[in-house]
Amino acid sequence: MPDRSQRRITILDVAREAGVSKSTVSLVLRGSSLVNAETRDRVEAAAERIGYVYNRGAAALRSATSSFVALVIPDLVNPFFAQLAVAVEEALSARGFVPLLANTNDSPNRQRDLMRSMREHGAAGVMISPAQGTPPEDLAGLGLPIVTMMRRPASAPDPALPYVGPDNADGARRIAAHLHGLGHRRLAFLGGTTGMSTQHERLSGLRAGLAAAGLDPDRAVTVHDALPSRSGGHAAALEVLAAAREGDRPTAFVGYNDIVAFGAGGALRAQGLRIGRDIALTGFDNVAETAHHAPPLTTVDVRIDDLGRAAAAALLARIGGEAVPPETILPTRLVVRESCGAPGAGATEPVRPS
DNA sequence: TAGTTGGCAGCAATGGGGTG
DNA sequence: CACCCCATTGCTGCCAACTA
Repeated sequence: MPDRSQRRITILDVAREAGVSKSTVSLVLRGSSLVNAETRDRVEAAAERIGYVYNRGAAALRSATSSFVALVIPDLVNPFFAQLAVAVEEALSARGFVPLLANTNDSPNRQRDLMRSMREHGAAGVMISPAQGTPPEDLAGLGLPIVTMMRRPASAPDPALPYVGPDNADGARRIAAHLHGLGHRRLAFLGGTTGMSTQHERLSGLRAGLAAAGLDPDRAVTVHDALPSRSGGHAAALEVLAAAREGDRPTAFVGYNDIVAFGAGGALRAQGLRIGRDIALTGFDNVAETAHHAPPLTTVDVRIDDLGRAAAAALLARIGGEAVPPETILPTRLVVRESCGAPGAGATEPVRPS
């Protein structure tokens, strides 16, 4: 037996309260110009008085549309994706859409379950940064408008699978040029070769930048596997330090992203190295935390807000049936802070033994 | 003719009644 | 008893028709 006291207040209640038909209430709620101003005021006052809340579920049922957009993120603990989610949410809400946020923990299986759940909830479209190892058919066969962000789907550019991301290669080239300009000739790239497009593009850009500076990339940069996390960066940096021969240690550590650099920074400090003096450290993304790192981190600004806005705009265009370019690549810029000095800048001062 | 209204459609779950 | 079919429920949006 349903509890009548808990019954939802509907437009029929508003209509009764205002002394009009439910059709008129519906017109008022949707901002129709057909309604007399005095009637509109009466309906709005009645709705306010009895505590009416618009039922989007019923509206979606009637109109066969949805205002929910699935926002599927691989790692919400990474502040980059948290900032991206905020930017996307702002862009969506400005157009009357609400994100349904899902975290995949970088698992394609979990991602598959979440995508099914999003469809069950009637999402109008999907914005996704795919989990590592996502089979292309998981995205292509979804049957919903979709936009990929940051990580390319593992296929050639496809108008049905638009991609929005930063110019990773160009950003990494800027890092290479900056470090080379400071005198660094031995770099360690902490980001490995997991097959993620972002890592591949950033490493390629780094190598291209070193080559453009006249160095042999195969000698100037070593590549080390690192999970895209603080602990991944920490472990990778420790391994590099442990494996380096006397006098052979890289003078600059290049994090695949900012949180890898944060993790590496912790490892370097624990070994008694002074970041910015004994050793250089860079990140990528320019999350808010980089400015407050000790010392503040040199990184590449990927314009997270612009990425979120561009991705949201692309998806809403797709939902509206408009064509969008298969790729939207946003420019990056280098942000120089205190985490990089010339190699050996602090050599005259003793290094605390580890 | 501007403003308002009643009837019905839309989807999926649920429950009741009929059949083998 | 299992199964199937159909009516009902929930709430809003659309549209033709009505009224002043």
